[in-house]
Amino acid sequence: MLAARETTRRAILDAALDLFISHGYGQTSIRSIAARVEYSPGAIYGYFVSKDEIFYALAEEGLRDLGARELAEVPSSDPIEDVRASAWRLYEFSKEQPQYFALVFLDRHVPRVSKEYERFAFISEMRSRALARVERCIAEGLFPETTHAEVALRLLWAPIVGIAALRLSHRMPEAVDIDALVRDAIETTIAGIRAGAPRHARPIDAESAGARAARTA
Amino acid sequence: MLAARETTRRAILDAALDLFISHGYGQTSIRSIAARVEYSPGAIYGYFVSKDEIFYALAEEGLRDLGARELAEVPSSDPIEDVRASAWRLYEFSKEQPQYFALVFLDRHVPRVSKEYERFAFISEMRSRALARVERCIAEGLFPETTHAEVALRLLWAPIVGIAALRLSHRMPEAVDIDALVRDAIETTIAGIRAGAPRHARPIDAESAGARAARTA
DNA sequence: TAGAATACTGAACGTCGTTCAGTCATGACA
DNA sequence: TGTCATGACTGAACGACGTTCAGTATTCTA
Repeated sequence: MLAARETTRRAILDAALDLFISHGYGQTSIRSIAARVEYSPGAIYGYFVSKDEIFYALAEEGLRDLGARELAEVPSSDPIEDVRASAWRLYEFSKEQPQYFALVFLDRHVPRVSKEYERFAFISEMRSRALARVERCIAEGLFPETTHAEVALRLLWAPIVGIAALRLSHRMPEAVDIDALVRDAIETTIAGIRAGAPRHARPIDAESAGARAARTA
Repeated sequence: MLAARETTRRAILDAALDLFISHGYGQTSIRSIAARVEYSPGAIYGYFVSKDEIFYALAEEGLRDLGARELAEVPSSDPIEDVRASAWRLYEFSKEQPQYFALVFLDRHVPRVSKEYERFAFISEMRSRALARVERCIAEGLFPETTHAEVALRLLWAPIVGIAALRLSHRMPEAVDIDALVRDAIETTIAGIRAGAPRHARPIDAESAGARAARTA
């Protein structure tokens, strides 16, 4: 019975998510997940090839959810607000899918990233959408016309990645209101861009074809 | 013989750092450290009470270097320039000591530093030194008087940590001029602060006793 | 109703951090 | 020189981990 199999799989995922959230990924064992669904540890491996795979399955669900939200977002009359919301979604992603965020943006090891590459397709989709929002701000004169969209996007994402990194590595004191801090980071960066602060960096597109050829060679 | 003990301790730390850097904290076992210094696993516990303790000892050394630089700097006639230089030092540290930076600020599998906070008392001194530079900008009217120094400092550090994280995890395309990007990040954040953008976050000290009580309840 | 397919158990493997009884070298004191 | 305490180190063991697998139920198919 296919439906029964799906039900069991669902129960394992629900138990795992619950435990990951309450105890953290590292502190959650296959044995504890199995106990939650009243199976033996080995039974789990009939549904998922590894503990990592359980995580990936959960993260993928989260990504699909985030993707749906991104697609649901239509350009508003206020391009700045769109940029703000776009940046905030990146932060929400770091909160709701911390392990996946870390995997995508932080992990130095890159163990199985290439193996899971098709799951990252959404990220570049998200990036070009965000880039378009920044470009619209420039086109409508809300950002200085000297602004490089690529650079501005990196400047917007940098503090979010930084704050998320500190939070994920438990380097942020518990008393800090991280949501508020991220809001401030976004506002401050937008204000800085509007003030025309970025002056040094150049977008990648400006690099010569020769340099690009040399790199791929 | 005290010196011999210190030599062995040093050898353990060197081996551990080497392995932490090349394989990461989580993938480095006490057994592998012991093998590197040609001891049995148990021998390590004659020098360090736990694997965590080895990390703390290394983190302390790495941060002491950063702290020394910050403390060595004398205030100039331009408070903004001091803030800029202070932020830049954090970035330089991430470039020159990437292993420590990653180990201390980014590695998710590393034990919580905040629990051992009293050990790193000199860090808070370094931090308050950086904080003083921001406060001077406020006092001299270069930053809006509504600016929270604590928040402003976090906003300055966030993009640097973010960019460093992306660079260390090889998520930054080679064509990007990272030095220039960091300069832009610092300038943009300073400009944003001067524009009075941060409005949400509150410094930890400013939270009411009531809010604290409600949260712990 | 026989046989195949599936679902699950439970013991085991090799890893981990950590502990500890025991061995061995050293050096002080008689 | 002989005795003995001290400290360093070994190596086996403990309980946890992720994972595997032979075996046993249970369910479906013909």
